[in-house]
Amino acid sequence: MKAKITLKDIARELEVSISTVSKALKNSEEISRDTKEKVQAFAKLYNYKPNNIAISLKNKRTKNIGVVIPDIVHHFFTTVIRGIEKYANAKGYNVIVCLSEESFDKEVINMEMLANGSIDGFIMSLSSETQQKGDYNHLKEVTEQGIPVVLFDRITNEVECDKVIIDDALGAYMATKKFIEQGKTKIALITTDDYLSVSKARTSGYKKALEESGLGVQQSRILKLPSMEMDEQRIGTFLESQEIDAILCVNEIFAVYSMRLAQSKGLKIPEDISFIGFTDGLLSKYANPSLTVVSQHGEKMGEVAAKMLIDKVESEDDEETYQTKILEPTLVIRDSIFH
Amino acid sequence: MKAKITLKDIARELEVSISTVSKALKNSEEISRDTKEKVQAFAKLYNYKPNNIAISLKNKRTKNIGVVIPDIVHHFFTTVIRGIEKYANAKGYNVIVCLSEESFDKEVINMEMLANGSIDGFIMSLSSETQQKGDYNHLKEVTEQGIPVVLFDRITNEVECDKVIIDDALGAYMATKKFIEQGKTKIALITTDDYLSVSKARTSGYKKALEESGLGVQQSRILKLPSMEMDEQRIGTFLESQEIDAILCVNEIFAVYSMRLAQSKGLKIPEDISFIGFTDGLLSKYANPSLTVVSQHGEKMGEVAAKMLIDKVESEDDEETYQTKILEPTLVIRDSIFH
DNA sequence: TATCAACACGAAACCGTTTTCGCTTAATAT
DNA sequence: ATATTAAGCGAAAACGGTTTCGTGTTGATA
Repeated sequence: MKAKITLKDIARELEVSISTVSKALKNSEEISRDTKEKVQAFAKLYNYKPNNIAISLKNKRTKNIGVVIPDIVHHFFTTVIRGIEKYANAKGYNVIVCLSEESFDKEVINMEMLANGSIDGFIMSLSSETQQKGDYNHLKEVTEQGIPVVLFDRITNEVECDKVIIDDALGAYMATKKFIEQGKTKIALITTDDYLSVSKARTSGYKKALEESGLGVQQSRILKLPSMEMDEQRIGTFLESQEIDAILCVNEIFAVYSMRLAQSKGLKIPEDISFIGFTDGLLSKYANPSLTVVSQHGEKMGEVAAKMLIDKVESEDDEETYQTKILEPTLVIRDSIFH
Repeated sequence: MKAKITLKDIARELEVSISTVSKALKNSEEISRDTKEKVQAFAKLYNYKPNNIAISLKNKRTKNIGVVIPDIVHHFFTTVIRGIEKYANAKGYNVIVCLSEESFDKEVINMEMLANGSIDGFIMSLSSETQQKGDYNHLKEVTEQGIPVVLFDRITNEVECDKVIIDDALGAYMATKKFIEQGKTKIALITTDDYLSVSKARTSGYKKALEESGLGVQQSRILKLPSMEMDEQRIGTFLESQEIDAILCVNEIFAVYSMRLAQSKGLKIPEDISFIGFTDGLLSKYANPSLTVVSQHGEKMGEVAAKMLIDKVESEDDEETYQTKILEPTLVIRDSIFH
């Protein structure tokens, strides 16, 4: 086992000072050609690499960014991470991933762990518990310490920081309009409880499209499901009790699950009933029929978030100006609607 | 913006030495009750938290573990990460995730970045390019430096380190046996190219089951697909050219995609043709019919890998004994076969 | 021959901790 | 009264780098 070599080792071996070695490796003008060559050759031979920790301590910069998300077994978050990784890596940053598992406490603990020097900034999406509680003190503390934060997707207005979202309302609006264009009039919405910022936005876009088209909103056509667990009973009765010819779902799973239920009741898709979901994941692509979705461009979102964060981290002046980038969603047309 | 407070700040303010503050905060016997109380009160008031980087430098321990995987937009890897995160977090470790994107070079670069002090050990699954090349020098260098490595799922025998895999051969064997039990005799396999260690193992399990049952292996019933991209043409002709009554697929996507193709050709599942895939992801659960799969227990695998790594990191003696843990796969029975 | 740059390098401070060791001071034992 | 001990604290080294500021040597110039 050959341990890592340090500047001190090189200095001792070559009988020069540590400072000389450090400068020689940086190709400083101060050091003679001779010495530089000797040092560099030696360093290369023994595969010297500076210790990241020591440099971090000196520079007060870790080149790590902390990503805190509610769940990783989730296509959207996973694509966002990929986008972040891609941009961050290109800029020489590493990504520390922490999972809040939708828990407020875990979110707080994770942030505290990372905020003590481990990272240069945060990219995060709020846990549902946090959004429900409306307690953002952990975020405020971090920003007050001068640690930049970029919030994405599940955000809040109560924290002053950069933000990236897609226009969820627009996405739902586009989808609903699409149904209407295709002659659907009894359009339902399957969503989650309102405390999730995205669900709220999507519901509003859905309503706006209906009202604009003179169809009007019927509360009975809006089904709120508590969690990610499917409730065959409730969806089943929902499908039967209402005369519905199209359903917008706030996620893939709701959509695919409802499609199967509809099919099992003898309904044909998209003739009898059309479906559009959110999140362009594997499920939509390989569903039968394949599912039309509002794509959230997770990877793009990740890249944008990473860029915003790194720009802030690397900017000299700490002007306190924050921006919110709103990405446009796209409709990915597949077989669950006419085309 | 209130910056983080340091030991030095506390020492200056309280007119004691840095050492005294440090000891007082650790409740050292050396320090008087009085001083300890004063220091601790002050520290709490100003929310003092030790700087992780400084501690890392001192202890030569970062409490970070590096996870290098080929892809994150992939259910299996994602569950493994969750398992790692869970265990690591409970032990006070953070997880740095790096994506090789199936590229050898990226894998190397990522490891080099992290190996210079950023992490205490690696958990990784090899990129396909690495397995194809058979070049494991980057792994060997890291282990020679005394950095512990745990390989999972996509492993190699050429590196001496801890490993965790599921018994892929057994999984395929169990699945194939299941087909046979149910009276299927013309059992096909859809797999990827052989260089992936897991594909090889699965193929061997499939063959073993056939031979054991006296059915014999027919090469024409083994379809090798190059990448993750579906090839409708090839799968289509494969389905038609062979008389097949069951297909084992080495992943979910192959299985779900083939099921749809089979259905579109008028075949009924599972009566005419049965399917079993690998990976118990969303796709299998929500497919129509739902897909029977060999579950790889990704989360468990992650936990086991994290435990192995952290045990090694924290063990005093560096005995060079390595173990390979083999997890048992489980058949998750769903509607794509009889039951 | 005295002066002065330029050159090449080293000493030391610093980043924020931990930890060993030594120094005072006062209390106890002899 | 003197020696011994313990309590309470501080100085300093160490982790591995970077960087500022000297400093000694050299050769050229006045």
